[in-house]
Amino acid sequence: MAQALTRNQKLVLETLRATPQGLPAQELYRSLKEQNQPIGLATIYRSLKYLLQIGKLQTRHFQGEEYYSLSDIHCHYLICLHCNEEIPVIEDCPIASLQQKLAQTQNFQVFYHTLEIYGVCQDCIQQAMSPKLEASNMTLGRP
Amino acid sequence: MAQALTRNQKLVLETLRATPQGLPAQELYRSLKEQNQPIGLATIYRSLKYLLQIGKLQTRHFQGEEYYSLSDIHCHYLICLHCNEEIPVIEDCPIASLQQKLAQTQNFQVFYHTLEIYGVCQDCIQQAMSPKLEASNMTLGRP
DNA sequence: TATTAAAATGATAATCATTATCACCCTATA
DNA sequence: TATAGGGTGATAATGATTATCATTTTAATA
Repeated sequence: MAQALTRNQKLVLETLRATPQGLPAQELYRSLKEQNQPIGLATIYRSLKYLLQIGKLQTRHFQGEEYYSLSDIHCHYLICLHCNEEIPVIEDCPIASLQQKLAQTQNFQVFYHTLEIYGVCQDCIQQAMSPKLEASNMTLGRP
Repeated sequence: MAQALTRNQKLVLETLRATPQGLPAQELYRSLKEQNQPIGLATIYRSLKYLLQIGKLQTRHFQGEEYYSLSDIHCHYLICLHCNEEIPVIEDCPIASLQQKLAQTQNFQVFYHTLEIYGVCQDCIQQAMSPKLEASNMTLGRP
């Protein structure tokens, strides 16, 4: 009984298809307005919610905003805890096999997954080593 | 030069250690008040931010709130897109090896990772099949 | 084609987690 | 004891998200 998508839902999908790294709702709103295909903000949020629920979209939370992207785009990120740089990772993801196993043992129909790897990037490691910077802000923890 | 933690930062850590599934900042605030160890909300947020930055905490975003938990607690979740149920997964995580590889090829010091698997749980699959429910709300997508 | 009920939409207000501000309190050191 | 610095908490400000509601569009039916 999969519903057909509305015009606006399709517009949202198309715009997101053009930006693989994803977009927050507010930018999606601006972007569509600039393309002369304005959609009300409320409808943007509604569409995102629905598309999320049927598994077409995924989100990642980044700096106070939710970033929406197509769930069939499979990309993970290394995220630096200090400078917040995001480094996309294209390695083969080893989750596929786990996913299958879980589907069986847990009776769960898997749509997609998100994986984010946190740590410190090369630049920040070096900066933390450098004596020029005040230590308090740049202290590196060792979990 | 790892700084010693303040009293409040330690309190936050202790409280989170007692709740492996994590807590949002606001609940942490309430919880500490109830324990007669009240900490100002601003300080809660400050402590969380710092502990996050040094890698002691991790977050997952769930229903409009950020949930904080110790990053050395290694647990992933199956999350149902329809009822939002969260099913903890304790299988061996296959990320460890990927993590090592990335550390080398990307020069990135990994602290921890988050992995969430989205789909539909058994109950929701069955409900979607049932003709009793209105279709619009329960439509299951196939990504 | 006209009728009509249901769903979709958009402007706007309301909500609420998070962040910024600022005056005060410690604590360590001279 | 004086002083400087970070740490703290009350509160205000911010801004993304959600709720509301009147209007428009859609789709089914006669």
